[in-house]
Amino acid sequence: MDKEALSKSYSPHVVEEKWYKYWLEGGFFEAEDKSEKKPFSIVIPPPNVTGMLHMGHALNNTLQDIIIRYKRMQGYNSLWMPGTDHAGIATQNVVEQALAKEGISRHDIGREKFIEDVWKWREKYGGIILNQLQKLGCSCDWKRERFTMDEGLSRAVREIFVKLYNDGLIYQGDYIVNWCPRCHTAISDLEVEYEEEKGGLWYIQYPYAEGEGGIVVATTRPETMLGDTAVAVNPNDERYEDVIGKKVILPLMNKEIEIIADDYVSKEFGTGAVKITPASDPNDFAIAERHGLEIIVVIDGNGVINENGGVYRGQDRDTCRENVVEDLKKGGYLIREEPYLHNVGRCYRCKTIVEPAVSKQWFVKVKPLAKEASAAVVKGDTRIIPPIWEGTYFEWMENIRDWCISRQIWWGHRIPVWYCDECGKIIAAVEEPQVCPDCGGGSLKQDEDVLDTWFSSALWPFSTLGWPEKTEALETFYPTSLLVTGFDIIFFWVARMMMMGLYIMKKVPFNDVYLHALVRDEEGDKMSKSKGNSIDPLKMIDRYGADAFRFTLAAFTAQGRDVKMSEARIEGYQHFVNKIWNTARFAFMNLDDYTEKGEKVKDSEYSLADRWIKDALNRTIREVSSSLDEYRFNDASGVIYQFVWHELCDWYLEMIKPVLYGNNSPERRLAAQETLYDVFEKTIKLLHPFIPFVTEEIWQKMKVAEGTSVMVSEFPAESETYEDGDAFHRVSVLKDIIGNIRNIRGVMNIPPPKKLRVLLSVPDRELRSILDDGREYILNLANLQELSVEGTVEEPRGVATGIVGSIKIYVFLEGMVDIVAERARLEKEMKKLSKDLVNVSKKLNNRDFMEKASEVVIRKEEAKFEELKEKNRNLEEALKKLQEIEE
RNA sequence: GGGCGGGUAGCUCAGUUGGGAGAGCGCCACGUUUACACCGUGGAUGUCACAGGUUCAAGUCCUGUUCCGCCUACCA
Repeated sequence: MDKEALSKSYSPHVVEEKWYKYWLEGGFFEAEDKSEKKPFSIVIPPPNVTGMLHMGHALNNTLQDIIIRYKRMQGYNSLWMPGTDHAGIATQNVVEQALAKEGISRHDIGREKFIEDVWKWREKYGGIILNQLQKLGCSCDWKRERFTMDEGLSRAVREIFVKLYNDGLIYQGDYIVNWCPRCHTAISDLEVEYEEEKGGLWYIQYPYAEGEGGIVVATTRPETMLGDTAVAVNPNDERYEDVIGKKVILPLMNKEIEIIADDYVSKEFGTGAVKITPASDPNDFAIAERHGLEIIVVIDGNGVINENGGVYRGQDRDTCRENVVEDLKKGGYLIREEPYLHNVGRCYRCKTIVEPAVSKQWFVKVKPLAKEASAAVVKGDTRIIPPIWEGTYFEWMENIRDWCISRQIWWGHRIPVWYCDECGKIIAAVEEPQVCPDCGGGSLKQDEDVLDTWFSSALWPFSTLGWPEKTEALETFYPTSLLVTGFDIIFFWVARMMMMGLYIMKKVPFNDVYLHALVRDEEGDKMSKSKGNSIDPLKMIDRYGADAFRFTLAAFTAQGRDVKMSEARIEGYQHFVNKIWNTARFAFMNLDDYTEKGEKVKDSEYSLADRWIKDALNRTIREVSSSLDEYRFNDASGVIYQFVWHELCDWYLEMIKPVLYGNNSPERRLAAQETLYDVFEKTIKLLHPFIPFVTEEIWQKMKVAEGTSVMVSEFPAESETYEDGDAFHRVSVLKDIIGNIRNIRGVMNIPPPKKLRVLLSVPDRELRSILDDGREYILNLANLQELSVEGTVEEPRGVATGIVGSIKIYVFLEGMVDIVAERARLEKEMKKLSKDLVNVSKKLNNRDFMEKASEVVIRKEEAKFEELKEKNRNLEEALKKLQEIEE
């Protein structure tokens, strides 16, 4: 035991840094590629290299760390694989912005130089978030850190692209995709966020080419009419029966387009006639394909009208809309304009309105992959926890659409496809080909596009372990045991890892997926920079310590519910950490002269308190373990909080103080010391996964072993030798009695320092012996000067009465009886009791209940009834006595 | 439009197979007793959203209503 005195309160700063360094240097985070021990592995959801630690990361990584520390202590060969994601668009944006400050655009310096700059940027700032994870205490195996753009992982990307291509699961083509005019790239369907926004609905008349009148269409995007190539109506719409096949004049453009019929058009909406702009709307594009319509692109990659837009050329889409509306008005084509609420899709990264646009892109045919991924969850190869998310997963897998994987940016994995200048051959290859395999031509150009970042993330569980090499790590740790991530990336990431894992490895990427909720502010709003309601985890760690912060996150992580975070809650758990610290102080002060290797304590020397706390600890161990096994983080933290504060501190320490302080029984003192040491050390171990720093600090001071760490010590296992139902029963009786006396003291306003005299009337022999044996505890914890335990006795005069079952407690008040207060107290208790009594007797008098309820329940009710009746009798008696005094 | 989750103490939330409504924080009173005032002891607090139903028994199961949140969807 360390003799140096501990300060009165725990200060995290020095401690955290010290132990993290110790763990790193000691190699305690490192897993073994090959081991006798059973493997357990988690791959980190790789944060963006541009990322800064936010609450979502904090929650996600705290949960992973809790599990990995728990498993490591349980003796698993535990790997937590760390790394980062190259985050194509986001990272490119950041570096472009930095260049912009110097007035340079990426086009000024060219692709090669630009990518060089990104790598330099990454060298400089890319590690920030990983350092921040270390502040949180994350026990990742840092020596294995991976980056999605590493050579090995890039190789994996190319291999898989080529395999998919050769298997016919990747194709290229001109299709309408979501285009972000600001990021200047295509994005996948998932990367578009739809939000209802106020807009307008414009009714425009397209005059018939021949004859009078025209057809009126309704649109939310009048500017796209420049690219209209048809007007569509429903084939069953009588209103338009006659006009199908007729030509109309496209206003402003003065060209003829045809009225066609298609089932897609709804008769009910608007006028029942739709303008068709194949290049700017996915539905229109589909119609165009069905009807062989011309596709005219009028909006370019920057969201600006191109040469096909006539006089509107060069105007951005918003300006163009204003002008088009104005001109339609002038020309008498605009029939009506009304405000309209509709869904607007925005780029999830930059919030720019997405422009559906036709362009040549690469796609993955995901249907066959999705089928396998779905089946694996049905079979139970992968468990989704909580299971509520299974439905979401299945539904998406069933309705999945092809995945657009090409991006028109520079930062990322360049698509491993080359085009032969001479014969036009398309070559997909892992390594750059020198000559065209068809014509032998040497002039090959690589595709300019890069892959969606999620393409490489989808490979993460095996690419980080060395695939395509057959590494030992891959052999040992794949499939990984657990994935912990937010439900918001089920589709982006979880689903795609499932598909790729099964496709490449023929095995699921992880056995369990634990999906946690989002961290919100105390109002329940999503935290965001723009709202300014985000809490900075690093500030919280700085203010309250990483441990308090982590414990708070764990305590609020109930399955399937969002975590509402507020600083006050973290502060609350800081108190808990401090409580543990002070428990340690207490222990150290009283274990000065104790060494674990001292003489063996005889079983008979263990006090009731010793036996009881071991039983309580045993229950706690069981519950913490089973909760963690089921990822019930709030239950696990709640159970342990309850144990530390309300069993260990409130009761056990108080019970053993007289033994520790007094000198009259060295044997019992030693027994208490041994128990305290043992129980406290196990408690520290139980707590370690949640609050690693303070537990290490304390554990090291306990000098359990040199040169090692609590993080690789053995996690406590429940043990039959600690089970003690008798001690549990005895202490609950004592607690009831002590609680009742304290209640009398409190309610009757007796000053705490005043020592009381108490007489217990205990008709039951067994209880009498329990109370007799436990008299020292009652004397100390209820602060009594005298305690008599008798059989049935007559109620003395001048007492306050407490009833616990059949036991009557008489507290001598020696003339201080406040009759009014005592009567009020007793009557209140009567009232509460009679309510219960009525309920129970109702049940027992109900024939149906007696016939239909289970035996156990009936017996329980009967016992309850007896107990209540007795208590009621006793209360009545006490009230009668009070009456006598009054008279 | 479809789907999912939620409504329990002042606040944040637990409540696993139906069988005596809970915790933390906050609040009130008393108290510095040699680990801790980041503490101790005691106390107060509920139409378990609403309406039906099943059942001997419903916070828990079923139906409907309502409010909030989220996901998803090609109706211009």
